[in-house]
Formats: sequence, structure tokens, C-alpha cells
Amino acid sequence: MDRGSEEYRLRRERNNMAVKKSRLKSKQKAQDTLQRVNQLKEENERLEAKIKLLTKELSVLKDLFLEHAHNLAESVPQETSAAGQEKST
Amino acid sequence: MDRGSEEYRLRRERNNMAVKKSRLKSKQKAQDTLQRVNQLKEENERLEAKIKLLTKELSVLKDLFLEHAHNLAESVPQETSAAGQEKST
DNA sequence: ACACATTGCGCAATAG
DNA sequence: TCTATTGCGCAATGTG
Repeated sequence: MDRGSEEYRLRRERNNMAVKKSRLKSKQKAQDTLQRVNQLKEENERLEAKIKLLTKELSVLKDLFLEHAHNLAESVPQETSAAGQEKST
Repeated sequence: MDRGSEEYRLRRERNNMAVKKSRLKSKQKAQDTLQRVNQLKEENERLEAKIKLLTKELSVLKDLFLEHAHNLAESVPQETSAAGQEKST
């Protein structure tokens, strides 16, 4: 190839542009990937928090059930009387 | 700089090695980031599934509570009964 | 054969 | 002074 030809220089020039463009695109994509990681991390934290909350709610309800069952088995001669009244400790 | 000197060639050689090494490292890091994205996506899905499960459990328990309360209101016209008994619809 | 896109590679500048 | 990192251009190769 003739490095002095007009044609050659033109090709080189255009390729150099293409290279720059391509590499910019590549870097952009890498940046996007990093941002994606951060987004996902944040979402993850939100989900973990939600799970924690739901778990706690569930735990409370289950305890209520247990207590109720306990009351039924232990005393409850009638209706709903024993709402935790005889607690000592 | 003398492009023919032993020193020059040696420097170039070493720098070329360093460049290769650095670029490999860079690519490796990019790969790791992509994997990280996939890991996070998977974890996200697990968390979403767990939330779905917990939500369902919670819903079931709440329904049981409501049913229970309903039963009390229906058949136990004693002290605690005054919790909105006059409602027709 | 043509045009742009992508990639490996080396050079040089410069950061550390 | 040495390696590490980065922008850049060249050439080969990929893609359409």
C-alpha cells in the first residue's frame, strides 16, 4: 500500500475516526454496566428490607395465633376474656 | 530517542509487556463486572420469590384473623361484641 | 469490491 | 528509574 497516496490517507483518516467512535461506545457500555451493578445493588437492598419487614409481620401474627391457641387449651372457659391479663414476668 | 539503541528496544519491549498485562487485567475486570450483574440479577429473583411467598403467607394469616373476628362478631354477643354489630351489609 | 466496526498491537506520554 | 495506564494510529479482520 502506498502510504503517500490520497486514497490511503483518506482510508486511514476514516478508520481512525471509526476506531475512536468504537472505543467510545465500548467505554460507554462499560460505564453502563457499572451503573447497572449499582442499580441492582440498591434494588437488592430494598428487597432485603422488605423481606425483613414481612418476616417480622409474619412473626407477630404467628405469635398471636400461638397465644390464642394456648389460651384455648389452657383456660378459656368462655369467650375472649384472657387477653394476656395474668402475666407475671 | 535513538530507536536503534539497545536501551530503547529494551524499554519498548518492557513497556509492551506492561501494556499487554494492563489490558488483560482491564478485560478481566470488565468480565467480572458482567458476572456481578448476573449474580445480582439472580439474587434479585430469589428475593422477589421470597417476598411473593411471604406476602402470600401473610395474606393467609390475615384472612384467618378476619374470619375469626367475623365468627366472634356473629356468635358471641357478649362484652366485646360491640365492635360494630349493627352493620347489616 | 466498498464502507464502517471491532480488535490486537506497538508507540509515546504520563501517572504512580 | 521502573511499571501501570491511557490515548492514539496502523493493519487485519469482521460485518453488512
